[in-house]
Amino acid sequence: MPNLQAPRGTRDLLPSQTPAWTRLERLAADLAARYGYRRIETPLFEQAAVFERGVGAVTDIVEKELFRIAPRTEESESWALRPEPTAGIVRAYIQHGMQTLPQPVKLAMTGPMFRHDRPQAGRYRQFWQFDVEAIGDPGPAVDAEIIELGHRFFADAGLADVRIHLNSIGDAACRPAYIETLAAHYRPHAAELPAVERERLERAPLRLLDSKDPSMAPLNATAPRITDHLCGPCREHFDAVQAHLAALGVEFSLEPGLVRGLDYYTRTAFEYYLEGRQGQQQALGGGGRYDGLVELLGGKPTPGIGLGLGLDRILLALEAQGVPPAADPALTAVVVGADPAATADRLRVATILRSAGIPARAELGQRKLGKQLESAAKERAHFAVIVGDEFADGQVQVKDLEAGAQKLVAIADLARHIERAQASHRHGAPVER
RNA sequence: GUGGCCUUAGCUCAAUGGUAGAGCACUGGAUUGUGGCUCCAGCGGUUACGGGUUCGACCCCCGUAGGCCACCCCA
Repeated sequence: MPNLQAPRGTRDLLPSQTPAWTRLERLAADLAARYGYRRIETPLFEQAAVFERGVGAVTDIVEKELFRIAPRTEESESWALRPEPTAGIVRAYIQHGMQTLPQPVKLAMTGPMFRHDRPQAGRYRQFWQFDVEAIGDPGPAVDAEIIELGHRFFADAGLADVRIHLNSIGDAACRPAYIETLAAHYRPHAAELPAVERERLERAPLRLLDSKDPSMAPLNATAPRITDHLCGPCREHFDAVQAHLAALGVEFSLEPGLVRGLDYYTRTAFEYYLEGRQGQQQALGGGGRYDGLVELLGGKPTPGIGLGLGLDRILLALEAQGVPPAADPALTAVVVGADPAATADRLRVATILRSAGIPARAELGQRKLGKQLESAAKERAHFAVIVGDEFADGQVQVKDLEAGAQKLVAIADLARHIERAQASHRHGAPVER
């Protein structure tokens, strides 16, 4: 183990892995564009207050997992690395007066997030998220549309066994009363509860519902359900979201235990859950409505809903399901030479190819021709351009490394020749994807 | 943050407490103008790091770091 290594919970994405990432990022960008979400980028760090107020000061994310940046001077602001995208995007919405744009404002972003969690497979301290936000539309239809967008992403990526969990967690009008009802259900049994659960009863009663402790099952089974305690408007909204999803043909299951960890969520909460796999994190993404967040961060009361998908976990799931990764794009041409010393000639030929838009590498070393061709073949390059004696007459040998055929070509025709040969290749055998 | 399992070459793995090895990969040669195969050779290790026990430690003990599993939480 070297002395210097990537920080705990972070990792390098190596060239052998990046094609799969590029594929997912393109999928995300295409999808966002197709649904009318426009790209936004916000800083990787913000004033800590953005997250303390936006995510919630008493959430695990802020209390335990926030990467704080030590101030350099006494008058410095307190900064923190973003643990999630929504708070920063909403801050940008307010800062740039986006309420004067036609509503809703639909924004999309893909990038790294940071949480000081204990690492595990699929759980990293720096992880990537694809995120979309629709700010300024209170209606249930946009909820359904965004849930369907996430669903579509998994379909496009080729991932199977993803289920949608859906719930409503009410709003300021009905949730406080429900939480009190819920707490009252558990409180008589507080003494017998495991320590962890007793703690939850005090701090976050909603969390009791999704306890994994088997001893909690009987109490949980009889616990009041939030969906039976929604106020009229929330009930109506929730029913409409379900009706819209059904109309879109998107299947989902109602999960009364689904509560999102962030304070700002209201009403619709949803999650994409990987069925039937163990040994990695199964929540691939989720989101929900945050009708109070804009106001909380200093804007006018404005509704909003968002979705975040965890690209790291999705990639792990794709690998586990044996979905073939995107092919590493092969180099088109390698310029080799019979005279190991004639580096300048090889460079010139490579430059001609690159000017014509053909990806090319020149052999810059002094190895003999056989070794040069060997490494070109191992790279799976399509063509070898051999610079030899004919170069003096303005000609080179072009060797098709797949077919083995070789042809003398005038340098003036070189790019055209390779383009034509490659086009006929693509007709013959479809490129793997 | 709590508990458990793990860590030997770039990768996958060997090695009774007694001289650290193989396969793959990489580099060169067989082949001075023709490739992926084959054969040969080379490169590559403070056995994660730091202590301890022992005549002697990859092996036993302690600590640290990192990975993984469960919890917690969540993407």
